[in-house]
Amino acid sequence: MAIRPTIRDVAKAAGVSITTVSHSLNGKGRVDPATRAQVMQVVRQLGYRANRNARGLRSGRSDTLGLLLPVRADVQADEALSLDFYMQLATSAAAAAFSREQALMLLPPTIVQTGLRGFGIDGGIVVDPAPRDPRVSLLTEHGLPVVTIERDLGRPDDRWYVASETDANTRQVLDHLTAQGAERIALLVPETDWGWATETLGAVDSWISEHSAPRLIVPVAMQPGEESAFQATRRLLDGRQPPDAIFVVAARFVRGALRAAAACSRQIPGDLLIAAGVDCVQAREGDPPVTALDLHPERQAEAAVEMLVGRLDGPDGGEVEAPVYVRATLRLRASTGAGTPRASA
Amino acid sequence: MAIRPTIRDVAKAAGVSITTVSHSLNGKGRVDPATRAQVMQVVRQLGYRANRNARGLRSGRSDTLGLLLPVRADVQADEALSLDFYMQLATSAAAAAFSREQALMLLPPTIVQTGLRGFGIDGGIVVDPAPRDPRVSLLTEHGLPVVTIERDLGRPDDRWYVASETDANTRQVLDHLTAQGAERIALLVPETDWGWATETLGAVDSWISEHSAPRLIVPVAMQPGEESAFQATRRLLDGRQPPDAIFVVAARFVRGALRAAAACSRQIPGDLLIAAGVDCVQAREGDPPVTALDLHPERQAEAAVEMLVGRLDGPDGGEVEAPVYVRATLRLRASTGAGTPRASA
DNA sequence: CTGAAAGCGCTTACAG
DNA sequence: CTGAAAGCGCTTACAG
Repeated sequence: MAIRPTIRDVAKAAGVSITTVSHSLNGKGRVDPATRAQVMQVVRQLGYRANRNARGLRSGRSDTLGLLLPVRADVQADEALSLDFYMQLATSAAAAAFSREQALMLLPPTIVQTGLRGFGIDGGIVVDPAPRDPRVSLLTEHGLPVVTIERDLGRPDDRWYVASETDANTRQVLDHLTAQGAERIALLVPETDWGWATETLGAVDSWISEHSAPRLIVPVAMQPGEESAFQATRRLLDGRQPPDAIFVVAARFVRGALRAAAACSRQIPGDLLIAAGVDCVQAREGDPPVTALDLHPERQAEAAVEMLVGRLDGPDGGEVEAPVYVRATLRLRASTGAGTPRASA
Repeated sequence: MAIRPTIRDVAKAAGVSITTVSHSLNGKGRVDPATRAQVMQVVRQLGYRANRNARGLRSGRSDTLGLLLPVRADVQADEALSLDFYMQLATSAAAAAFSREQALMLLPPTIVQTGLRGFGIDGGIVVDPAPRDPRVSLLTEHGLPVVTIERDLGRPDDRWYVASETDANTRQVLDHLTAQGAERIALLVPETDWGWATETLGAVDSWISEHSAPRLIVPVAMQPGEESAFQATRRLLDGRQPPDAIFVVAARFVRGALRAAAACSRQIPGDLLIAAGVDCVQAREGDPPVTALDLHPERQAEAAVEMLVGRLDGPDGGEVEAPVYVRATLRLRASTGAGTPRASA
């Protein structure tokens, strides 16, 4: 492990001043193209990388982005969406950031209490905000730009977000269920105020009135475990006019719904169709596998990083596209009679 | 958002030099306790936090830890362990780091190709290393200390790791299955060279010879999906002397094993017991829920952060305990006839 | 087009 | 016990 070359080493080797090296590297000022080429050659040769601390100290930028997931320290109690969804989001965000020479810092949820401390980040990505999410406030109060993944409905004027096309996505699910023969679709929606859940509810309501369909909407507590969804589904199926399809919005409702269907002797998809609002382990590996919306966390992460970096670079983010909507893909599976044939079937 | 106070502001307000402020803050040099108290008072008042870039530039430390998960960019293809396990690990690591005034940087797996660039980290945590894992090499070549979670079996002399007590954990599973009546326990082990998988295999082998038990060990390909585990289990159950219990090591084998059991008309736990080597969504929400080893990712993360920070602080980590072993907890569930009664049962 | 110099906010010998 | 000063490696006016 050789000691890392500094800008001074590059300057010396290239026979220029450190100013010229800096300018060549950053495209500031005017540099003779030939000189620049020569400098870059040396840079490559020496494997030079600017010291991030030095750069940050001088320029005030750290080239580091913060990621704030809605995952609590006590993870078990809080799997609103499935953790695998967030893991995919985080991994993709890290990759996207790195391809733009940015680092990605994972900020623990406790940061809202402890404060941002001296953590040098240039901006943050807040995932699944509640209305007027305190994580957003925290960053904003420090003058840091924020991009949210899904909207913060408490900040209706904010345009810096990446969101699912919830309306279109939801309609796609409902239309699919209808095409598969469903006439009474029930919705199991989590009792949270997250934008995404609220928007889904709104989309379902619109669809219902447009289609003069029965309104079977059941708010389900986001308790740990699957019991609440199980009970809710069971109540539906034992009711007088039971649904013939269920759209479960949260990952953790999938299993409860499947279990309740079995308990009530419903064949899936014969007697009952089931679809999920987020693709997740529970849906992919359900019994039967459950049709679900792949929200494309990898694209959401990529778009959020791009938006944030664009905002950071441009003066007030003039040319950055915002908001950005990501269309989901409906993964068709056996639970709606539309999956690929099963090897074991 | 007021402009951030600098050490100079603190010094002025406290009526001392910046040297004294720095010393008070870092416990270096000797400072009159009264002076120090006075300084700290001002620090609190002003909400002063040292600028990380400045500190890092001067001291060469960034107070930032890198986390390298074994998750590829194309996540779907690579769920060796379940992603929710890694998400929990990452979240806990972030929290543990922050409580020690460290930041946690999520390093994308591609970093092995792109190189560490100028990313200022003081050390790294590598999760589930393969023998002579290139992620470990990358960091080591840069002179950075590494702590692995689970061992790198290609570096037998390395003591800087946090590992599961795989031998004890495995025996606990096998003993439990035996206590529940199993006489022919099969092992579905992933075809990887990860230390953890290798150690599990070794533990099972020891147990088998100690108990003169039949050796039913099936290496299963780590392909995406559950098909390989399904086929392997089916072959076992259709065989001449089928097992009466199956220990599936990887999260992704859980569902395949359950499905195969159903396909072969085995009641669980009546005809067949199933236990998993890692607690995960698939086990918790299996049908029936599957007894599994909770490896305590939160403790592993905490221990790894502590070890790494200790190594960074102490001269060559003199007083840091290493290695550290984390004992798993066997979560008893219905799949081994030992779970809590099910509400739906 | 190029470079000498100031300075970002700290830490750390060093002198008192 | 305390402080003046050097300097970490950059970027950025500024002068030429």
